[in-house]
Amino acid sequence: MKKQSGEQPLGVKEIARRANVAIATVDRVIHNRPGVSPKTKSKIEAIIRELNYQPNILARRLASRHVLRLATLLPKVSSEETDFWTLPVAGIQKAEEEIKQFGVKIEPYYFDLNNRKSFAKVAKQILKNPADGILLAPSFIEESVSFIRSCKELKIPYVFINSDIPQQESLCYIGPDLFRSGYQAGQLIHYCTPRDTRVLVLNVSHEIEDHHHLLRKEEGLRAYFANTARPIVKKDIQQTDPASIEKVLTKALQQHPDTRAVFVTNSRVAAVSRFLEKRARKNKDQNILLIGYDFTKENVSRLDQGHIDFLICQQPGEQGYRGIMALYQHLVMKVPVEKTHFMPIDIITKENHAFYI
Amino acid sequence: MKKQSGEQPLGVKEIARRANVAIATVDRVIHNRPGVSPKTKSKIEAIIRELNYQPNILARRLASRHVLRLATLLPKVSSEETDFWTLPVAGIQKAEEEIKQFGVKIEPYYFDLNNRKSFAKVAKQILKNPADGILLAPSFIEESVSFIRSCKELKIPYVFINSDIPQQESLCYIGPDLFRSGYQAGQLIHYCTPRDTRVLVLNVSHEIEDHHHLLRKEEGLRAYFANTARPIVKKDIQQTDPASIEKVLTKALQQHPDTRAVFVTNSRVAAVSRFLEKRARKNKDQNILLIGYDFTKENVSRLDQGHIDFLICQQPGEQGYRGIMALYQHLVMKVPVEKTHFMPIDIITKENHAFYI
DNA sequence: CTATCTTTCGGTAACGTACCCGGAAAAACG
DNA sequence: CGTTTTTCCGGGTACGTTACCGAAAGATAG
Repeated sequence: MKKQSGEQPLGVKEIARRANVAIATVDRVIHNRPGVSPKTKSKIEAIIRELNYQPNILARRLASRHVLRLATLLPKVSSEETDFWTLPVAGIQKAEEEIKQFGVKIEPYYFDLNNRKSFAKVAKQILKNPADGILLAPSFIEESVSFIRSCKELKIPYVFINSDIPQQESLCYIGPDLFRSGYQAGQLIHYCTPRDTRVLVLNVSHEIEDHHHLLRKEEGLRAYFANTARPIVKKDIQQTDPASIEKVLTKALQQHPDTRAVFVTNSRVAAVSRFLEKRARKNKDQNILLIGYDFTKENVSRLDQGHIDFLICQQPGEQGYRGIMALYQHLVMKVPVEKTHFMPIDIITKENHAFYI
Repeated sequence: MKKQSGEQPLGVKEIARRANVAIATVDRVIHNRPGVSPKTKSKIEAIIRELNYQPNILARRLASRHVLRLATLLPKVSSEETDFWTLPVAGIQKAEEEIKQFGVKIEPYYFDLNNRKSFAKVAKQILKNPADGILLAPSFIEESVSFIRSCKELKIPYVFINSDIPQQESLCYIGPDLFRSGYQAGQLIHYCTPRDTRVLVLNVSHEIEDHHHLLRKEEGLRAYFANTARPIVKKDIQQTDPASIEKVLTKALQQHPDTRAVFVTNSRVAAVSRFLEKRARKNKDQNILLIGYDFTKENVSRLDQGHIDFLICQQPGEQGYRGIMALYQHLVMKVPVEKTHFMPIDIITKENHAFYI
């Protein structure tokens, strides 16, 4: 079908005609470039507003000699620790695939989650040849704040992914609402275990990582049970090896034999499930509900085998995808983007994980 | 940053140069238009393959004088019955928003879910001025098959959304795996109610609608409990008014006082929740788990008030979005699309519904 | 008043593709 | 062999924007 001439996407040409100037002049005011007298500038601006001019993105990208560079600053995917970040990276690649035709290029940078310094080092590297936009996981708060200060000076927009640092004028935040996800865990425990049994909260993580995030989840869980008499106990496990987990857990369960639910506040739930499986073999009567976080390969495998009951996930792939798209929307399409994208709190079970991403 | 000359997106110009022909000739080959001798045609085709030529979509759409028309054939959103289809429609609009700059236009058609004939009528209307692609919900199997027969003759690609008719050479199917969603409901019931209590399956629907779909969900539920001794009973309610529901349910619960879970196989769960709420007020001891389908406004409201325990949802908005995008990918980008897009089986609760969609 | 610099603007060649138009060569016809 | 038809192909313009180059007008200095 031929293009309807009924509707009229008026372009620069029409603006130029109406303003009695050349196309080049219209272009100058559109891009806020110098070389236009205030008089003609305001005249052209008026006409642009009047026509509600929408630039043709296709023609713009086609004619533009620039390619937009977006940098990503994320944790390295370490197979031995957790492969959580593979999915966001995949989402980012999907986004790149979609928009690379429009002159967008992504430059990935990775830091080591076990090494604060590596973050600062890689961040400095990015600033050496600054990109037009940045997507970062602000795992280390102090270092991140220092980095984005530089970004602000250079007027480079940045978006936070997976964890937020509020009040930092980021373009937007894309990730979970940690508190509410803990609250959701509370509901599952409430539905699946007897009212008077104990809940064990487990923080399995090195000191270096953000305890703050884990605490928010715990707070959410406790909030759910705030008006009940449910006994809750919390244990920290600083070493992530099986032996340390076994030691702490054995003691905790001995101390609190009424425990019927374990809530692991991060993706290390697979390791916990190994211990509980072993214990259940010896100790047939006990059936403990196990809930944890994140759609890692190992967790899903343990879920599938029935050793984890629920995983709470927050669409990690989508987070990466949306992060890039938010920068794209802002830089290319120049449309305002929502400040906060809370991801859905997905409940993953043995029965539905096959359909998840 | 300037465009790198390092990488080379070779275009028609380069192909023409290498083949020693004019650009127009290359264009003819690319679009399989007549007027090229077999010799030169194969020569050009060889070069295209060799260079792995990827046309520049931007330039293509910019130069093209055609606008792609996509028709959607969906149930009318009826506020009094169920507003399920508002979300897919919203997803379709979002997709249109994204790709309308690329010369894609969507023409929506709606039929009445309570009237088979209206489907056929609207379908005929579409065929009067056929679009380039069609997205349809094949709610009435016979009528749909007849419609897509015409589409096949006209070589118009079509995609099914929300429910499938297998073996019909559709471009793809986008929607739920009904069986597995019922299976998932089984798991929730298993976790949340005592082992030996009864499960009541409820089909609340007019005769005219697809009972087949509801049956698949029931099969899934029964499959979950296949190797257990769990008592399951099924009731059909043909009239959707509160009185009919009350009548059937009162009788069923009297007959089976051991019922502790009710599984409603579609979005009419809100109506069921009203009855159960009333009953619980009189009859304080009984606490019955209620699980149903779909993220309708009413269901969410009942969920939020605590009268529904779980809703199983399948990202209705995403379904519409993906359906349009699949047609776009196929018609504009000419890339192959996956035959089956099973949507995730999302478990929605009072605690997480606020983050959904 | 002329020379030089600055500000302001217009003309126009790209970007990669689609497609119209007209012309040359080849084939068919008489 | 001349004429018509068909087949095959190249030239060139258009799509809406970007951005370079240089011209005209105005400002400043000598």
